[in-house]
Amino acid sequence: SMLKEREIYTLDQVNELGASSKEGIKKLPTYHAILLAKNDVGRVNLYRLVSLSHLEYYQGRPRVPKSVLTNHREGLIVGSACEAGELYRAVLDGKSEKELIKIADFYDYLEIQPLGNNSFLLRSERSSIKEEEELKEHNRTIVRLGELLKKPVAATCDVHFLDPEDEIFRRIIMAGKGFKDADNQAPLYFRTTDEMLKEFSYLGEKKAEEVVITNTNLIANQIEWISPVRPDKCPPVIENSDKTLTDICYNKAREIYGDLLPKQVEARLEKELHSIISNGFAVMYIIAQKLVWKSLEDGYLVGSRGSVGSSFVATMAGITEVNPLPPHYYCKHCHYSDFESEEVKSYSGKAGCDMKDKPCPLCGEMLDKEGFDIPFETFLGFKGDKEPDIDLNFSGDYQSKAHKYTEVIFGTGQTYRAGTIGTLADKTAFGYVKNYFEEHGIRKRNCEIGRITMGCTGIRRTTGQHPGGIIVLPLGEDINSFTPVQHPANDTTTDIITTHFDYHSIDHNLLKLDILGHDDPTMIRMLQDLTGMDPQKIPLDDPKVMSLFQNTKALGIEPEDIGGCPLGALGIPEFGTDFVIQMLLDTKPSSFSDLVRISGLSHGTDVWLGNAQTLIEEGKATISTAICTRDDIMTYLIHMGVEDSLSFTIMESVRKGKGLKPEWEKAMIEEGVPDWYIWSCNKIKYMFPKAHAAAYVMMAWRIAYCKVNYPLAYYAAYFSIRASGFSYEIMCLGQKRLEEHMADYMRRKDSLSKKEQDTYKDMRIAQEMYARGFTFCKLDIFQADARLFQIVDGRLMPSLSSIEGLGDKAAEAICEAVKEGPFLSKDDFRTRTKVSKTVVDLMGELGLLGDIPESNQLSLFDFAL
DNA sequence: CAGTGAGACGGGCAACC
DNA sequence: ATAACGGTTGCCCGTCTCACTG
Repeated sequence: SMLKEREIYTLDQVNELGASSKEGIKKLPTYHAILLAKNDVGRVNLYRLVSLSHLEYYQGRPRVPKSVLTNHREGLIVGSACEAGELYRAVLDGKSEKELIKIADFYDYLEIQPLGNNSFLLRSERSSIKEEEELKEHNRTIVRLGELLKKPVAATCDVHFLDPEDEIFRRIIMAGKGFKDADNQAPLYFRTTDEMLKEFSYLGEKKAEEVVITNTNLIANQIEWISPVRPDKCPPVIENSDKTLTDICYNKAREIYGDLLPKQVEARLEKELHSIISNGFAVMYIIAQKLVWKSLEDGYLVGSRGSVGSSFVATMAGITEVNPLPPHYYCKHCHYSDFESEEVKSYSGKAGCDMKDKPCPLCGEMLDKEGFDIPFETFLGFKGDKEPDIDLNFSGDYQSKAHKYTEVIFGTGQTYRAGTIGTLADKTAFGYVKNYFEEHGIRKRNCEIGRITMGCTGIRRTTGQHPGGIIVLPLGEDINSFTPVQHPANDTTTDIITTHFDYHSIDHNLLKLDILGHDDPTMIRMLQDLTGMDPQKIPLDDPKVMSLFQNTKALGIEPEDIGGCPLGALGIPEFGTDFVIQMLLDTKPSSFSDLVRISGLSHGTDVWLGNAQTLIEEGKATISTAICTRDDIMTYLIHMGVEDSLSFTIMESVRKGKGLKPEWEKAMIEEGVPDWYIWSCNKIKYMFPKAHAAAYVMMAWRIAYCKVNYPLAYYAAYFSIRASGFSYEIMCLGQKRLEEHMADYMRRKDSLSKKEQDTYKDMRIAQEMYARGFTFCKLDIFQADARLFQIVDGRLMPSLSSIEGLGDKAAEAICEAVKEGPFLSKDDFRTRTKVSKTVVDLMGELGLLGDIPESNQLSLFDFAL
């Protein structure tokens, strides 16, 4: 009879259905159903069904065949849902009693809903219903079926919003998305018990009470108290991680510091390894180590981010370039080291690279200078119980390879991209609301617009991919016991699978690796290719590089040459914005260590303005005593006598912007912590760890070094990789043209679009390049690269994609077409490269196509003449 | 020859570190 | 000039072009 229902009468038809079953299934009619998980088995089955509905049977909406639902039905309660449910549809269609019974029999309980929910049927042309009485009759039919089959009938609301008047939010959002019938909103609000009793009074008082109160409770009482997520922590396992990590660290440490390790090195390693291993974090280190080593092997530096650079074990394992030991000298030839001299100690809390150059007193070779003096506890806490993060910055060009490599480490199918849920934020919501009322010719007061905007914000719009988060599923576990999975934005053409829940909901269960993309490693890779320099050998105490943060002299230009900008920091990552440049002017840094402090100060709200800056102005603090990184807080409090773990707790609270509890303030005051310090802690909204600041300044410094020493390579890399609003037409046709455009932008300063602001940023870099005496050469389509700028005879050859409207695809098509020989005409160019007519015309106007004729025919004609 | 649908492109927006 | 955290990935949507259709 199941086959009959699908109008299948012959074996051939059965086989046909079997052969293309998934496609066949997708063509079957679909109905709504309600699934309730009554226990943990049901919860996991529900997640399985959600996963299957998104990955296997998605068709406009997530769906599952009834047979699949049946296979995973254990622990679930299945309700017959609304008018879009199978049962109500069958009632509407006037199916026979026998058929209705068969359909209803599938469900665990039957649902009836308020008349208002279905009153659209009275207006619908496709429905034969004309009287409200008919709607009542349908509900009575369902009630009767329930009695007949002894299945509970429950009155439900199909709730889409809380209160009747909230209907406006749904109306506006649907209108904003282009639904024509947005103005016909059913009253899908949450009714009170009294409202429901009244609504269903036509069933009789007793029956109304049964469907509204008795049966709903009956169903609710079948459901155990369960959590939507698992409570347990499930870290992945890698055999022998503890020993591998220990060996890697000691081998590396002995290679650097000699077989007889300095006592500071040995003590730090021991302390950290004990904490890491006993808390089960060695696996995390090994994972990170494998990822970083792989990237390095493939030629891309990896930037460490977050607090991982607070760990010397991480340094020794190659996970971070930051060495968190106190400043020290060491000799890589004879393994002399100095951790304790007065001179070295005077750099305590600062940076080893700022110490003066010195030859080894034993062998005469130049000593290496290391150490940023960062406490390990920032990473793992005093008891090793802080849940640490692995954050790594890979080149954007390499990120996807790093993601794939996690499958090599953990096995195919054991890793998932963390999913995100994209919602309607206030900006777009405001647009929807304003638009809606304008289109309807309704005038509303601003406060009412604001109220409705607030009601529309936070609504789910789409799903997406986390910028770099990979979730690791330990072998032997089922992902559906943690979260369903899906494709991002339900894109059935991608093979990327994301978690259905956002990472935050399951971060206590599964390990997430943050394998992020970052431009610094890409910049460094390109600079390395162009110059042949070794980025890891760049000295961190070069005075010329330092001077970029003090004046413009190292660039050989004056501030007037670059629109009055008094420093050489434009285009240096995280140091090139007006805000940070102003901070550099205020703080006058003179060392690498100062830059690390400024890096801390220049991130986060209420860290500098209205906080450290004010304190420095008032003479209460200096750049060295103000709070610049989160580590400063813990180190200072411990120094003042506040107990270790309390100092840690306070640091964590402050850096997250949660401020101080009264009892903490009391403890701080008791130890003599000044008022201004407490005030400052209470203002901070977010704060870098010192390790992050140190790692970022190292990368910035390397790029700055190239800006001074390899200018063309620097500008080539900047324009290729970091420029987001570059325009050949605006920037490459000479300094004068550029500055005319800049003047025009300045006149419109307050009304620049986001895109124009980006372009202006790039214009300033180009202006600086011109001022330093460098120029662009004319773009030669036979020589230019699709996306990279090149150095050609001491000038910069722009990339093809620097032409506006000429995107990646077209640029690559040109590069391919060029290999096939010269172009006979503009038409020939257009057909061979698939560049659009508009862009070809623009290229013609810019003189980039030479003097080839419009079309081949013309050229033959010319030739014949 | 208007209509349509697919693809490229860029801009805006949201999530997140 | 103001006040200012900086920088990354990814999704949606409007616009434009172009090949194809009826």
